[in-house]
Amino acid sequence: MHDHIKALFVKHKIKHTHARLAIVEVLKEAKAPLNYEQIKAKMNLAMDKATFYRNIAMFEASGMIHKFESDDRKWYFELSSTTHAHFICDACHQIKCIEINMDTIEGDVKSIVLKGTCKECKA
Amino acid sequence: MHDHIKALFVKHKIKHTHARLAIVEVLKEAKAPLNYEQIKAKMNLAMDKATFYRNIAMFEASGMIHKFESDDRKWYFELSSTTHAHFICDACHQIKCIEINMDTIEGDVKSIVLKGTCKECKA
DNA sequence: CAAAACAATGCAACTTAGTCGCAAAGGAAA
DNA sequence: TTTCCTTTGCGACTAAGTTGCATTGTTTTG
Repeated sequence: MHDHIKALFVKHKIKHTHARLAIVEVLKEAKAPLNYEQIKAKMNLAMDKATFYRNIAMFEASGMIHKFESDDRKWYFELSSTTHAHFICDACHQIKCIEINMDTIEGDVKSIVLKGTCKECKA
Repeated sequence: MHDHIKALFVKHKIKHTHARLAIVEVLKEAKAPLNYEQIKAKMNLAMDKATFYRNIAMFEASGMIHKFESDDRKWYFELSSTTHAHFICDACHQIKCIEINMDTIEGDVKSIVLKGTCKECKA
């Protein structure tokens, strides 16, 4: 069950603690980027927010996760392995995963965030 | 000189005050999205930050400008008329304007932000 | 095993971009 | 001028995220 997660820790040279496992378990199951509140609600273990953010910072420094800010002044996190473009709808506030053609983009892209009104809300 | 700016105010049904003119003048000349600090430094008129943000909120509600958050927990603003995709480099922290093929994207896109390492920093 | 050395955690205090309430100032209408 | 509405400045406030520090947990070493 945790094999994939343990492999992630090994790959990024991060020691696995209960707190770190709990965070990554949630991120692994997530269908879209999540913020602190959302992750906290889904974790099977309570931890201080300082612990959470310190571990998140470590994950990010190692390249294991990516983060971005939505328009609500909150950080959203996701595993790097599932990185793709996101569409944040200013009407329904949902974060949706989308496909984008990035063939023409120069540089090393780590995250893409589009904002606007989604198909459903626009209709 | 201010004809274009005045037209913008008329178009979006916003009364023009000294404060509003000063903000939009800076945005009109900007080559990339700017945050409060940057706009404040370029304005020819001092104003309270509450005034600034209230006017910005009004501009945004009218569709005159767009805003997004970078990774520095600050809002960046630009005129809607000059909206295009931006690349925020995690190494040099510059915001660069880029072209993107959005033909396949459904919905009404208002802003696109890519993050990663730019061509120059990657090299 | 014991003890030193280091890493992870919890708690509370702190930081700071942005927001809000309210009173004063400005400006249009009558 | 008086009334009414809008805009502004000031200061207090908010809240996500950060930091310092003491405590606990976990390796390393003698």
